[in-house]
Amino acid sequence: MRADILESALRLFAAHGFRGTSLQDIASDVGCSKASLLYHFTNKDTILSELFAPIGQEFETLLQRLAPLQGEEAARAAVAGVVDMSLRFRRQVKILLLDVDALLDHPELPCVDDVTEALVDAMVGRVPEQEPRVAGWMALLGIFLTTARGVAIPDETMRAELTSGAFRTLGLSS
Amino acid sequence: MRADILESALRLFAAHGFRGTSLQDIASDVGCSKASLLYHFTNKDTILSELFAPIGQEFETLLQRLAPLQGEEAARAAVAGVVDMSLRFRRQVKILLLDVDALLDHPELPCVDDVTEALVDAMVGRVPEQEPRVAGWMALLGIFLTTARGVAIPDETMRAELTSGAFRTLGLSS
DNA sequence: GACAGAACTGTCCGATCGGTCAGTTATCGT
DNA sequence: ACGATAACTGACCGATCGGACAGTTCTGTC
Repeated sequence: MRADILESALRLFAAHGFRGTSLQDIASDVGCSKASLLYHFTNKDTILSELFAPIGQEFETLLQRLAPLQGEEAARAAVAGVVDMSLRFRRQVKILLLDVDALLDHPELPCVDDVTEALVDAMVGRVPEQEPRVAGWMALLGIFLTTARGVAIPDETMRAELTSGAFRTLGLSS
Repeated sequence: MRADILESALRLFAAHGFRGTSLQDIASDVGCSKASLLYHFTNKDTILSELFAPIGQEFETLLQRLAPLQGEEAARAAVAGVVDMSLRFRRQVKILLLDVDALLDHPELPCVDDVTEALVDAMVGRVPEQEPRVAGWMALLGIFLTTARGVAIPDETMRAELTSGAFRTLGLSS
């Protein structure tokens, strides 16, 4: 039942945003009462946090895997890892874009300001060289956009194309 | 008074999103009653529309100026024009990112789907060649990100850097 | 069958939302 | 000074929100 609630919440949040989805909307979609939601989850924010928790965990492990790497190798691994992550967490990403400010205070989400600065760097052409975290976030936010409007990227070909595109944006040869 | 309301609404919408800003918030910021807002504007949506109307108008004139151009010249002019526009309409852009879905139905906003498709093309490395409108939108949405979190781009140097960065993203020599 | 505890629900609550409206105040041409 | 009109407001409305809570149903154990 918890899983059903999370699934419905994920789909509805991705479709209409966090603020655009009420507890009653989720309850109707699940097929239970609103009170039942609040039995399994302490409040609406908790549902959202639980949806984003895996992202934070996976990103931390990704960073650990990137830590020993350096230079171009680190940037390549960061981009590849983030492309994979953002495609798998496509709906969470869409929620993020639909209702950014509602999520900024959630501790599960790593700092968004860093992402923005990194993206500005990337747009200006200054590619961060020694910090894979920044490169990863930049690519992550870039992919965010492609997934935000529900653009379908189902197959491996498209995934590879996206990766090489991100490489090119980073100034790396693909 | 209308101008005061629009100014407050623009600042608050950009800070907390459209849904995150109530009429009472705007009224308190302006220093008048909520009812006064609805005397000058028929409803909340109208305030938003009025904030975005200039963007649509300016973009149309930009497109007309780009119409006779072709090839690289068209792409260059499109990027330069859009960079300029998006910097001047920075706060509207931030509203767009903070509450995308609330704005999709507003006729004043040109089609967002086209923007997304163009951005996907750009990320994958397929730069549109013959349609300056698409290239322009892609660059516009790219700049959107830099302005979304209130990153300060005050001086001409930074503006030129952004333009050349967009050129590079488009695969053009700067 | 008796019981315990988990699962679930109907109902109510205070707060807040966008919006309406009758009535008041300020402004201005005459 | 006065009437007309624009500008503005306080009070109120229905709807909806997230959440609280007492009470009911389901499920498994002995």
